[in-house]
Amino acid sequence: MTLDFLGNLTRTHTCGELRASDAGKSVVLLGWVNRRRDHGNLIFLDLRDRYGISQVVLDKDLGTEAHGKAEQARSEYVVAAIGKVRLRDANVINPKMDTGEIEVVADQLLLLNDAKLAPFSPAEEAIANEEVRLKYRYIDLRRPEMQHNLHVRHKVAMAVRQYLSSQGFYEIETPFMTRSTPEGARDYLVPSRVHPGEFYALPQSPQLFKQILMISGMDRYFQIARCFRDEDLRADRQPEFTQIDLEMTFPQQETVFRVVEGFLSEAFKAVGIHLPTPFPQITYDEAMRNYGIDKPDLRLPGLVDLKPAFTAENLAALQIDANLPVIGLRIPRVGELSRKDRDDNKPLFDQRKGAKYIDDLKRLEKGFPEAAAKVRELAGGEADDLIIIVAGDAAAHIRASDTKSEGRLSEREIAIYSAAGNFRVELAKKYADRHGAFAVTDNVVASEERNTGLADGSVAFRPIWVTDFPMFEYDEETHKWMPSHHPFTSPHEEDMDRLVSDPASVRARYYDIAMNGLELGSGSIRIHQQQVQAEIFRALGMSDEEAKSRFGFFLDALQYGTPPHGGIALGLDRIVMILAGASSLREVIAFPKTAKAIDLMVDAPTPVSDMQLRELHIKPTKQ
RNA sequence: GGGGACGUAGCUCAGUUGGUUAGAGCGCUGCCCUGUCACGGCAGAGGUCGCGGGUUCGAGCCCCGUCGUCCCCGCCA
Repeated sequence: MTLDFLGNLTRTHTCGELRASDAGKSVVLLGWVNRRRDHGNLIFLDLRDRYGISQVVLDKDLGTEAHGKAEQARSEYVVAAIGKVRLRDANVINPKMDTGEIEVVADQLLLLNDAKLAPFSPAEEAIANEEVRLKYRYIDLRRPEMQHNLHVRHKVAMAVRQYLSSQGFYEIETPFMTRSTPEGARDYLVPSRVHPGEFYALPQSPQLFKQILMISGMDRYFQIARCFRDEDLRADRQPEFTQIDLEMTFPQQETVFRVVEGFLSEAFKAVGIHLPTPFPQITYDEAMRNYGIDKPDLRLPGLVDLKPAFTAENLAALQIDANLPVIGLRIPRVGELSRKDRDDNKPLFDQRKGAKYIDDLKRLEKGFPEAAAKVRELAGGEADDLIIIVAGDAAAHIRASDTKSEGRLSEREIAIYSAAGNFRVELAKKYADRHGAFAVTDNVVASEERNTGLADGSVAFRPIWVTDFPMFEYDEETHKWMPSHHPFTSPHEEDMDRLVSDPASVRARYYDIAMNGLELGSGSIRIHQQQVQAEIFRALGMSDEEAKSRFGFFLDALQYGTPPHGGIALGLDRIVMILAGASSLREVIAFPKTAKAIDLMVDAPTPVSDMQLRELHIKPTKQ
């Protein structure tokens, strides 16, 4: 087959834009052959590009060579169709297509390029398995879903840039090749050729750079920044990911919140969804009590305190630890659980830390009718809602190095709350088609494509600020207090005097933003006084020398007139994932990696030549 | 590092208790077809049952190992 040259041809329209009002126009369409329907003397070609699909008709009776070219055309050939837009007869209008009222009658068809038969077709309904999709990513990305996802991503990024710029933020780039600062995640390392045995590290986040930009008087900084962490992957975790990173001088917590609410609502507006502001906020302790998790999904009812439903005798008879919370969780409209359901649900509950549950209210009613009635009353909801009671197992022997601190949740309490909170999420996922709370989100995501004004996102998208996280967590293994966030997070000023005497009670000026049960981002007001920073390091059991060797450059900078400052970073990939209705980050990243951090398309990582290794002064210990 | 699911035609999958020549749909190739739009009709090609070993008269199916993809735990300041 001889291919045609493009010559000086340019497209007059995209494959998605022609409408009935364009009838009669002479047009040039350029695109891929999505499908060919060959009726012999009449051939239909669906031409596809990023903007849509248009039907091109090739009629042998026209006596041109275009029909002959169309006979040779195959899926994914790149062609030019030159002809006239024609209104379709009423009986052949395709209401499923945006361009369904017209077709292009081609009097010339150019085969600009042929295409090997692809392992799967972008036009196919059934999508191929991910291994094939990732290897042939350029085919996969031609699918309308993927084009849509990356379009959403672009719109979100642009809306964020525009909003932050309008609020006085400068977009400033920070280095990729930087210094390894131990702790946190494992670093990706880049060997230095010039300095044998030394390495740069790829940034886990631009944290210290953005703080230094505040010290530098840049006032407001943002960056859509790539971050790298060498940890095992999940559906919502990639080894390289993108953060909307920002930092500002002289903020109150609320200042940061308003900025984030501003750009998030702009980003949602950009994809056709109204997201009401301000977002609700709760403290970490409230989040644990009400949802059993620090990233609450507000689309479902929260936990309720069921202790008042039981007498001390009840609890003893039920082998429930009276000193621990008794919690109710409710999933709407699940109905009666079968014996099999109950068995299947068992592994979804984490009983490792001495929690247990009762999922059979009927049985409770027989033994403890008054308590059961009270449970129903406290849990609320409808008769067909699933109610489950979670409590501490009185028979459990928990190695309790409990860190109870006045006014805060103890570790054992947290264990019960999180067992309930995680069970709530797992059951909600399992019975999603019964309660329907997640379908609302899917429906808004789907309707957004129709682009009919702003869709109401107030039910489908439920952001929430979680504040006042504990400053420290006790590490059972090292018997040391560890920072819950990074060690530059400021404690609450009024908690400062308890740094040593009662570290568990110290609250951090650290906040998370969650949406629909997914952590979107976290940030904090930072420490800006060197003495406070030194106290924190001491509270963490870190010597001055140790602190200096790890963060010396930063501690130096802190002493040269550091303004109060703070900021936040949000996962762009996760925001887009929610907006695309996707269940994996890989659906919203053009070239993602597999669960083993492999790029199947370029086949990375790979061994490198001995020559390269020698230059870098590196000797692998095994091949 | 640990647990689980999956791996059969290019793609999506079925494959009974271990038993003859491993099937279907889509796709592909050829021919036919002027109103299809997941076009239709006829004919055809296409298989290292992921890989290696074992049990057996006989393995897609059972056992052991291994590789890959996905999900989860650990991990992710």
